[in-house]
Amino acid sequence: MSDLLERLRGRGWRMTAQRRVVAEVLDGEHVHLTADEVHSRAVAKLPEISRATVYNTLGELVSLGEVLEVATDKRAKRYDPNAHRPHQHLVCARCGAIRDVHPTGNPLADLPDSERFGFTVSEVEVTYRGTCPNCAAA
Amino acid sequence: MSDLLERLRGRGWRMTAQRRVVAEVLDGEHVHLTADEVHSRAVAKLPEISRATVYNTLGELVSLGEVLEVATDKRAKRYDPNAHRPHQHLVCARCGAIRDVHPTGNPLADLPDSERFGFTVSEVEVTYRGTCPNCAAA
DNA sequence: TACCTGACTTAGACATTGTCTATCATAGCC
DNA sequence: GGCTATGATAGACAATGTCTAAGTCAGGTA
Ligand SMILES: [Mn+2]
Ligand SMILES: [Mn+2]
Ligand SMILES: [Zn+2]
Ligand SMILES: [Zn+2]
Repeated sequence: MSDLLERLRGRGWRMTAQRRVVAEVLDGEHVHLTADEVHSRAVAKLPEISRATVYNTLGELVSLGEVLEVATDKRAKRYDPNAHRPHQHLVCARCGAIRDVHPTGNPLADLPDSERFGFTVSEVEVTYRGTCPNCAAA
Repeated sequence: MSDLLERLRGRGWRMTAQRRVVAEVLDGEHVHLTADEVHSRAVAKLPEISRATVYNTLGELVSLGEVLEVATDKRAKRYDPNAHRPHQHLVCARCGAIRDVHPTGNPLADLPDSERFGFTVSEVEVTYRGTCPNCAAA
């Protein structure tokens, strides 16, 4: 994620303690936090960071294509730092755990012309739902 | 949708003017309204119906499996009366128009075991995004 | 038909998530 | 070190959703 900060600095981003902290919080694999979760974790590292700044920073990262918004649950948006490798999501219906997954095949090919209603289709999002090993054991 | 009301009466549902109106509003194909949209249209038919009742009724219909919740946009949930024929959604990124679509093949088969992380996967949601003919023309 | 009762509806308070504005602080340039 | 535009902040506001206490009525009963 430090390369992210470099890229952004190259694009004229001012480097602030707040932005660094948000980037740190988003670092890792299978990370899909809500804005409030990002804020809580950011506060642990930089107590005075405000909600507005977290929202602003997340919005900028999304605009810049460095973070994805995903809507796997039907409540808050989640923010996904894995923006450079296309992937889909596998969600535990019980506990909400989310994993990045890479299905084979091209789901676009599964939508015949007769089902396109004249749309130009450019993108597909797939969400797999099920039960994670932890929840299955309990 | 009148068969719906019959089914529900059979399950012990009390038939009220409010529930009838919500069911009427949800009647049709490619219907994917937000709770507020359902409320507005319901008010046109029954001015005194409350927001709480619309939310309650939609929630009950979802619990009973008669209506689906879909999260095609990242804001309000949408309510889909097409609960008995499995289908996916095609969304116009510009105007938000939503069509029911029926892809060929089984998307579950595209998720290899190595990408399942020990989950028991039971369900797949697919959202196709693109531009509708109207928006493409404009 | 008239009544009774528990299920239903209502208004509005409250909660959660997200946006906006006015003001204050500071990163990065000179 | 000082300037200035960009960024951060608190808190008001907006949109969506949940809950509660009180009143209403659908449908069974006599
Ligand atoms: Mn992801
Ligand atoms: Mn649908
Ligand atoms: Zn789980
Ligand atoms: Zn359109």
